[in-house]
Amino acid sequence: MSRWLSDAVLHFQASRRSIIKVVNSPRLNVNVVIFSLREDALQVLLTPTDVANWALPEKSVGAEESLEQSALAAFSRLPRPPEVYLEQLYTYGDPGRIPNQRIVSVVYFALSPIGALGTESGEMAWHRLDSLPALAHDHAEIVAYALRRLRYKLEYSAVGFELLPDEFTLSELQQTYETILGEKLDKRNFRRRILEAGIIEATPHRRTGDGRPAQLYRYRPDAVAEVKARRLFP
Amino acid sequence: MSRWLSDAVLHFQASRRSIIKVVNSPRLNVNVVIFSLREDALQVLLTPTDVANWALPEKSVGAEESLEQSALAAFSRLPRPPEVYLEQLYTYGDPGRIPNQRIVSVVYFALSPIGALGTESGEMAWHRLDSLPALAHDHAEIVAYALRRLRYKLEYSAVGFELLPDEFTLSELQQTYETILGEKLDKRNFRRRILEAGIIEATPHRRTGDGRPAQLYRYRPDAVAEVKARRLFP
DNA sequence: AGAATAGTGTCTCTCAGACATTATTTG
DNA sequence: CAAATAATGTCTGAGAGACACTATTCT
Repeated sequence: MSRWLSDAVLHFQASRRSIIKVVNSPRLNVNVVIFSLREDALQVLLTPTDVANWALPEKSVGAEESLEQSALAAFSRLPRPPEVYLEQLYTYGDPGRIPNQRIVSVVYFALSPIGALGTESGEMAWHRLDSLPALAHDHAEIVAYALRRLRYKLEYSAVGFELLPDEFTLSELQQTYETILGEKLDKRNFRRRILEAGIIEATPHRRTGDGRPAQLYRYRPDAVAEVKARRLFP
Repeated sequence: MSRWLSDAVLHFQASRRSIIKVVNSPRLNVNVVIFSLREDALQVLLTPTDVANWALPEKSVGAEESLEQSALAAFSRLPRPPEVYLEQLYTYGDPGRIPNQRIVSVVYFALSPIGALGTESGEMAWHRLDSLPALAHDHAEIVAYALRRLRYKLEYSAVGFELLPDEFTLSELQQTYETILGEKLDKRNFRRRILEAGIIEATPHRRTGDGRPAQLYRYRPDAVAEVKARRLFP
């Protein structure tokens, strides 16, 4: 069994009666801001804390674990990592961001397609972004930053598809954009631009529903690099 | 005196003859990729290592120190922090990126105006980006990523000014852009766009030299042209 | 037939990019 | 006046945004 170093200073009294004082590095963990579209609203997965508020999913970084693996483990205890888009957001490490502790948090940003991730992970729950509960520490600031980043990325990358299932209609895609950006978009311009960009292609299927059936499209992952090779992160 | 935890596993034999095995968090440090224009070329500050190659300036994160403070301390031992642009780049933490050690590095990206920072900091030296020496660990990859980010940021933000002194001519600014992007830009288009963006203003001064004296400009930090439009610059 | 949703084309205006000559200073 | 560098305007093509009607299916 092993034990994690926890506080700033540990005292060990060794067999020779000498005192060894060990000052550790800041403690390192990982938080994840994971977004999903549920009930036509953008939602974030949160985990309850003992002091009647909520926090971002969190995990300390295992000795043999990459930061990404830790991030995946933070919000899912499933044996196989769920299909989510995952990207590093920012590392928060100011002393004082968490009272009486020095914790450096590498924060990841994740997008989950509808239904790809349930609330199967313990007591976590999805919360609408427009009515978040009180959040621990600086987590509200972190969520706000993640949202800014999501909106910004929508404009120059194909990240919107990561919130939809494999096949989707153009109306669904447009609604996704509208929900995230918080504004209405023109249908014809939206379709023209998304189609001319060549990042989606029609599938042989149609979705039947209330009115006229809609053509289903799928995302072309191969075409992403084509469109704009302007990636912000490695 | 204190001692930093260094390796993955520490064994302590306590007075009661029981074995306490302490597995520590990954060790945390900060690296900085700092760019400057010297001799009409983009250069990066490196520190020599004992194995005949070079590394990015580095510092472990002190218990009471913010990550930014650590970053500043990594490349300058000056009592007062030098005037540099500093921004967090990415956090590298794969196990195995550094043999036999688990080190997570928060990497910062910095820009220094000409002359704002000498080589007064120990044995560090500036190296041209187009002829870098061998770099330790994954530092070559990190530098490459920092350069990508610098080029990308040039396109939508006012970051180019951070490499110039307070007052500069439009020709100098254009040369800065050309050096970083590695391509020639059209003089009239460059001037039109940079002036219409409103992020610089003329000063009462001129720089006299070989030919016709040039108008000096200064950057207007108040006109935060942060993310005004996509592709604000060439 | 009516309700519901899908699908489609044109015009205008702004802006990026290509391009060459004149202006001011020094030696 | 020659050399050196600074400063300036126009045209054109591509793409963004505004805008309204027809098509298909179901009940």
